Amino acid sequence: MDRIDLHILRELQEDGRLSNQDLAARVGLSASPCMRRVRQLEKDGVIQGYRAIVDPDAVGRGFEVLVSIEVRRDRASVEAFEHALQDIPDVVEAYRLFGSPGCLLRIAVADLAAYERLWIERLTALDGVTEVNSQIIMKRVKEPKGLPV
Amino acid sequence: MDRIDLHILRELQEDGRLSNQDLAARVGLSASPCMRRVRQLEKDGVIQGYRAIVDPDAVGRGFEVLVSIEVRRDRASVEAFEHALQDIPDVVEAYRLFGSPGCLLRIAVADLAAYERLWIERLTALDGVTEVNSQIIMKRVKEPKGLPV
DNA sequence: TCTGAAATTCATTCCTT
DNA sequence: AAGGAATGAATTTCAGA
Repeated sequence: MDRIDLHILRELQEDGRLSNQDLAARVGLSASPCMRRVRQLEKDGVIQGYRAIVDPDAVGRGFEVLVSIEVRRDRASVEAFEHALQDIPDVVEAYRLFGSPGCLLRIAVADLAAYERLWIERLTALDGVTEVNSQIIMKRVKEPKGLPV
Repeated sequence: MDRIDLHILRELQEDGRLSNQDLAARVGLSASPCMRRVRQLEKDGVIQGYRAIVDPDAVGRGFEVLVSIEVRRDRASVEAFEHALQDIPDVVEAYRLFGSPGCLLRIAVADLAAYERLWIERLTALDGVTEVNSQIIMKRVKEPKGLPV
């Protein structure tokens, strides 16, 4: 991976629908070598995919909560818990951490009432969970815009 | 926004580079009305943009840390702090929260040594910060794949 | 709002440097 | 590895239903 590959990644992180021609012009290449590089980056898994970024408010997901969760620290509990998360669509992101809390979720729902329902019906019902701590997001201070390259 | 618009959003969140023809076929429309809807969603800000998803390991950003930060709760401190975050590229995401901690960052760096450097040189140097608590991510349990629609 | 056709632009392959 | 030309597709616009 040289400077040009990094430049390609930078451009495609900013605009994933750039045409190959525009992209080539920006990175100072002609169309065919540029396309070869993009294909290679995709094949190598450096580019994992492309996604449209959707406004959460527009689809009724404007209420976001970070949830710290403690899970019993045995393998069965952890695996069952993490598997259960996959089936809750409102959980849009989840991390297993060293130390405490053992897990952090980002949840996106319509409003407080929807979150209350999710909390009582699903979060407190998860097996092996010993503690749930919800923190409502007041503001996104820095949007995820991809990685610095 | 009707069922078809939501279907369009679902497809483009999964593959942001779908050709308009493929997209049209999937949502049961012919090419031109499909394109008009996509343009409208873009114009309305429902689709905020498109991004390539880059493998963090491939670009030396495979070491991720969640950082809880307490900031003095006066307007000047909060604004200065949040502004300062914008200039730290390793901070890839930041949320201001109700309650405690006042702020949560997600940071992506190359390795522990790089994080140590960032912590001592920049995080502890931020004005108005009264507490910094770092938690290293062991595993991404659920990848952000866009919002459920 | 959709369909279908027309004009333009783009992706993709192949061949040369 | 990169550039350039040729091709086959796709995007995009526009008229009509």
